[in-house]
Amino acid sequence: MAKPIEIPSATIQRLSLYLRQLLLSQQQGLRTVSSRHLGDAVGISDAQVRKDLAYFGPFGHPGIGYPVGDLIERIRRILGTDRNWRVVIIGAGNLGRALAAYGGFSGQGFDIVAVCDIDLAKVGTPVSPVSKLQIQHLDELSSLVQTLDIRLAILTVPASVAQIVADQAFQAGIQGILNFAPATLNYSTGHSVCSVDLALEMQQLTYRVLSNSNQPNTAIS
Amino acid sequence: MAKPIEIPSATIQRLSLYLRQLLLSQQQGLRTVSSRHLGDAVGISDAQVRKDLAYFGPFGHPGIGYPVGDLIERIRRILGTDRNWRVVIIGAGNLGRALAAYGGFSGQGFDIVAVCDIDLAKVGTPVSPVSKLQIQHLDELSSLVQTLDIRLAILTVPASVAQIVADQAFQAGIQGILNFAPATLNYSTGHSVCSVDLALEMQQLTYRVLSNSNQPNTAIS
DNA sequence: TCCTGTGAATGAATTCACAGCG
DNA sequence: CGCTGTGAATTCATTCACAGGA
Repeated sequence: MAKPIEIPSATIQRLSLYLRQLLLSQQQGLRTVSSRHLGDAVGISDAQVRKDLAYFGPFGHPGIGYPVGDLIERIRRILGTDRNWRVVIIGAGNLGRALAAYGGFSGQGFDIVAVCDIDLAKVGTPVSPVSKLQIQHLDELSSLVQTLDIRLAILTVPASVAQIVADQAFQAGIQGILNFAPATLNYSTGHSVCSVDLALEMQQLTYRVLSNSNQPNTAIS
Repeated sequence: MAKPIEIPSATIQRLSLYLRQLLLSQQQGLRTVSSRHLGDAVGISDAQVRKDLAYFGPFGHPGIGYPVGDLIERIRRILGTDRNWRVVIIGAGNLGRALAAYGGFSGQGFDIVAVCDIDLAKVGTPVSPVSKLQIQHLDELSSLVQTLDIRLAILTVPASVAQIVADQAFQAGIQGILNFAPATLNYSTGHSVCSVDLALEMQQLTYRVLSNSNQPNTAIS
């Protein structure tokens, strides 16, 4: 067995940022980048970049920097996007259908292979004019997961039913959920959840805007 | 001047979670909640909840808990959502139009009052069947911001033009941007940016799924 | 007893500073 | 000289543990 080195979760978050920037650098024809260059591009100190990348073992060359291609490959392997993941979108509302049509997923290792909803009026209709997918009923989730070998779900259902549907999804064999419902999901170990709450992000934004303006929103007088 | 107590940024992020849960508790008719109750509901330790809320000054009552209504009001004031914010969506693609129709913003203090795009073929068409808004040209952003008193923008444009459009937006008087483009934005002090990168969230999810499975993606052998 | 508020202790993450290699 | 890798120092965040009020 290998050494039980744990990569800090904060590092993992930044790896995605590095990857995004590295792909850009690669596209520009760069074969090597320095920690300073990479850090500046994503708004992180050079020391931090070096610490993060050092978890991979000695990868960089003093005086030269890090090899772009190798680094991309290595980060992808860590994050798990060196392989392809099939994804089902659960909830065919505006957001769900928009995400189904979103181009940013394919090419990043994610294939949206199904969209389902509980609304019978939607079942059988095309997800979007451009998409080849048809909306399927939630009852078929289990068989979809099996036959299409789906491991991830994107949850875009109302908050009031998010927990129930998440339970169903895990029951059907889904291993990880990206949750857009504004609700805290409970789940057992062995399953994973990441959440994105749009209203919550907006609140963080207004806080920062206020902090920036002359009247900071202080805590206590 | 008041004491220069700084609320930690980690606490600010959790305030939004607390707020979401408190609104739920209020809806259930609860007039008071304990730190334990609140913490369990959002997956955070009770000690953490107390530390966070203590920044507001002594708010809770020993033996009883925290008053739900007062706490909601107080958190809203801190986050800045005790008032209403007018928002423009820039980029009328699938995601932009979906967010324009998303119901989760109104009622949380955010009013989407305009949508614009650079594509002339879209200008003048309705944002969505249900929406009363029409897509307007990006050139009108400046006057829109002025006449409608808009302070926030949601950016849903391709990554390749995100920086340019963000600069334009700030130039037009926007104070904060919620950025959905997969790009790191540069901006001057006095402006604010929050970013949501969907592919990045999916990568975090796959990492966790792999960590949960039997073959953890270790760093170094 | 149930619960808050908070110093003290612990743990995690970031920055510093520099040795050493190409 | 430019740049990496890394211990040491520092800052930040979380948890512990308990005094004291209702």
